[in-house]
Amino acid sequence: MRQSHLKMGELTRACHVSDQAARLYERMGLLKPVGRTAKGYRLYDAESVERLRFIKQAQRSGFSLEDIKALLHLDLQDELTCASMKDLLDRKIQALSERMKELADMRDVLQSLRQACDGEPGPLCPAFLKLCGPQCAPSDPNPARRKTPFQR
Amino acid sequence: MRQSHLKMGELTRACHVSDQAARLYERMGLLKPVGRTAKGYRLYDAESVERLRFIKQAQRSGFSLEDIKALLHLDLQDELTCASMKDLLDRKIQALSERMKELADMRDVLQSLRQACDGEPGPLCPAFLKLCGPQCAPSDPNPARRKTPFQR
DNA sequence: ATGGAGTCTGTACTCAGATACAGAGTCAAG
DNA sequence: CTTGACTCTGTATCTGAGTACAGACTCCAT
Repeated sequence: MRQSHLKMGELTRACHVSDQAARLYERMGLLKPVGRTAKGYRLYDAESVERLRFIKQAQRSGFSLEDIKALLHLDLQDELTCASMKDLLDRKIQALSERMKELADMRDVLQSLRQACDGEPGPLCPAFLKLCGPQCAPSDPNPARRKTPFQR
Repeated sequence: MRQSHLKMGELTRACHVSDQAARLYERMGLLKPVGRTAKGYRLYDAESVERLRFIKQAQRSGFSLEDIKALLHLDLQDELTCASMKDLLDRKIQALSERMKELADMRDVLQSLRQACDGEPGPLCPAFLKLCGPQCAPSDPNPARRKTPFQR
């Protein structure tokens, strides 16, 4: 019986997650410890590490914790769950592709912006140049006061 | 003087954004109307539409409103702003690349999961199969009660 | 001229996700 | 044994982004 169990701190350090976040995920049903010590300390294993890392990655990919929970609870045996999950998955895969496209576009914008910073008057995406026009700065909090003025 | 100005509703419908979200962005300094009517109604133009769309896209790409504000306020004339912005941009471009990689990974995972749903025992990403192990379900809220039990 | 749609400001609320903290028990190195 | 680092539960608070709503004013088509 190899003693490969981790305690809270070991798990969370391995995943760059706070203890309380891990407990939060547990309360939400995303990550259950494999057991408890006699004194009530949570015990985890290597799979927990993978699972927690997956949770964080999915989150960064734009999934909500509820989405992730559904993913993790997917029961391949259950026809019904599977059917509704297929829909969800199709939508998510679609959304993912769109976001990848947007990310690529955004990276391009940032890259030309970055070059503009270096002084190269180069081919700064013209759409963005316009964006850097005059309409910035927090707007005057009292543009045309209402209540009192608001000329009749 | 072409009358190409938009009012709030026209702008926000064109960008699929609520009026109040647009006002929120204004308060935060991301989107200033080009002017006001005599009665205080905000006026926008085509550039505003581009700008607002950019804000939404950047948001979907994982930027916070504060980040976006910094991007939009970038002053190419100002050496100092430019210098610190270069750092920011480099970091953001880097982060973007990483997120694109993660998104691609996630899409692959979802795709094999999707196929597993279709019954194909096929090459379901083994890492994920493990994730679908036993440690799901909201954990027992009272695993080793404290205060009272928590033996001696 | 009137009534419904649009707009204004200001304030309060929601929601997800995360953090902070208090008070109590536990573990292990010196 | 004691002490400092961990861990436990429960509750409260924070943040970022957005929504809801009330009360007032405006616009415009009939």
